[in-house]
Amino acid sequence: MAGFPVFRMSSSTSNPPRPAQGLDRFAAQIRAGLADALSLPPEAISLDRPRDPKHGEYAFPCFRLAKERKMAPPALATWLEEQLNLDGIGVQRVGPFLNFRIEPMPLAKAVLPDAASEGFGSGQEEGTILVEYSSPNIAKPMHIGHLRTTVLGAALSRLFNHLGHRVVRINHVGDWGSQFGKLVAAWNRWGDPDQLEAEPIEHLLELYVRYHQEEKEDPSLPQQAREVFLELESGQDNPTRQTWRQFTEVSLAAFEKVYQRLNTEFDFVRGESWYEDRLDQTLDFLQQQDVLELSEGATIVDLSEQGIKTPCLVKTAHGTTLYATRDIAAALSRWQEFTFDRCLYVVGNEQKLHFQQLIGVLRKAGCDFADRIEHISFGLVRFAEGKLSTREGRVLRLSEVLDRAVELALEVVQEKNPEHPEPHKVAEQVGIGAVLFHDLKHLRNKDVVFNWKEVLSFEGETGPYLQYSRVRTAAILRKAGRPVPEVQTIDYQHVAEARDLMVALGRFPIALREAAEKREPMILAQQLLAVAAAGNAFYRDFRVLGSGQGVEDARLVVVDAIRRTLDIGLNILGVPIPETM
RNA sequence: GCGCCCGUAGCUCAAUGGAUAGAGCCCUGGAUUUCUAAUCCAGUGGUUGCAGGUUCGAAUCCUGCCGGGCGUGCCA
Repeated sequence: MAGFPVFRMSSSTSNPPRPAQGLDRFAAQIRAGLADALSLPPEAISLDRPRDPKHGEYAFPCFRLAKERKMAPPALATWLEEQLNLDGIGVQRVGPFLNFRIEPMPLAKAVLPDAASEGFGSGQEEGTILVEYSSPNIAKPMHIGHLRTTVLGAALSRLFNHLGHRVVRINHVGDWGSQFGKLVAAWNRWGDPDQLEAEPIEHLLELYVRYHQEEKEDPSLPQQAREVFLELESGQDNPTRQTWRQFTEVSLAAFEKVYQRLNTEFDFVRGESWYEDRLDQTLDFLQQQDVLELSEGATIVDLSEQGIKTPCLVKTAHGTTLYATRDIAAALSRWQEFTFDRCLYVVGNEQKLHFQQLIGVLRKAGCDFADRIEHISFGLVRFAEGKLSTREGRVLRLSEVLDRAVELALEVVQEKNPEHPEPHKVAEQVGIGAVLFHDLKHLRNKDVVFNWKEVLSFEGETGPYLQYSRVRTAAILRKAGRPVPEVQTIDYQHVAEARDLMVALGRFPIALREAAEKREPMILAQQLLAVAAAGNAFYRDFRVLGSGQGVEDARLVVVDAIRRTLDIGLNILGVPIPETM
């Protein structure tokens, strides 16, 4: 294979304007009205979302513009209130604010047809987005820390996909590096083939822990580990490599079980080793681009001119490659293969420097696509007692968390619905849903202290709450005993009262867009809670079945719209959807 | 030491520089002859870590402290 070309960026993809859906339809109208009255381009008008719903759905604070035009803000607001005449939107001035409240009928007419149709909130956006996530290390169990990257990455992937992007999902499995020198060295000393067969991950973890215990007293151990890793990197098919391959196989099989439970897939499961035969050409490329330096026996890339004080090490004094080397090789390879528009790495906060270095090295080497790389970082999961440490054997297995959630869910199902025909199936869905949603409902950047009580909670703002809300829609639609009427046939008069619900549904497409733009699935999670809450209030206020021909038709459409919206959102987040519970 | 992140109700968390800082949990009280009460309604709860500054306006931006977390060249 020829060396890497110098990577210049192709012209960037521009997305076609997104057609407004839901509540957004009114934003355009309000903006146009204001722009017209003020003789400004509509883009210059930025609308607020009022904190308090009593102020309507949109607001325009007049402070800035009043200053420019040397008017008192309330006076400008008063003047605008008189000027504006928006069809279907009530305009009310409150002090220096101009508030817009959409009238019930136009609201329902705009929102319901969108929400009751296929692919609510979907888009036709273009461009390829590569998402790297999960990326566990082989020979170790997946622990609670892997939940965040897996769940965030999977949710973001589905979100981008819903909006129309081409998404490439990569699991960058940690199957390479000096740690495997350590592990194989430990295996050579203490390994037990029978145990490996019986409980592979447990046995490998034991070996890894023991290595780190004995390394301190036995200097020959790290020496051996380095030698073994050199054997591995030599590319020859020696016993070391065979051992390593066996470890990889048993590990991937174990991971696959967790991925199935979490409803997660990948387009490519490529270990770091996949890039092994590109390491030399990567180093050659960096050499050609004249970015390499020797320092204290190691090969480095100095990044101080980019404000990064710590140089990026690409080769140790012992001649082995490093994590960064392999990530640089991977980035070059991916650009060649996919010509991505964005490349997202869903990896914890603690690796911030690593990704700054990765981007810095690529930039210094003349790869313009470095600017398309983003580190989607997230906070650490900690215990109240302290940090997790695989080396010290202090781990909380992901499978254990899922098992306990499912176990508790089973108790709850048997208590709440003893007649349920498939309690184990629902318990799996509810338990997994609770754990998954709990992880997705917070801003990703904050550290979280693991708390069993919260993770295993099924009430309030939880996954099971959304599942339950969805189950109620299904129950009504099932008991109606007839197909949901076409939305075009209903009389909106009968549903106009459900204003809060229409607003919540109408904001769903906006939430999807914001969640994607900010790479923050939490925004979608919160909007789903709002839809569910408004839906549960709707069932309280309005009887659906037997409410009279025309009324029932209209309300069935509303219930169906809630169901569809929850389905789309839950599917994106990866929360299972039980039919009954 | 230096760099990055975080600090909001008893707890867990929200709040594009805008209006009286909101939810859930907890606690208290209430709602079911009919679509799943894993629900809904109401109440209690705040000097947004501290001190300055910028601004018509600061939880949000800037500076300095305090507290916690992570990182800081031969792990990943």
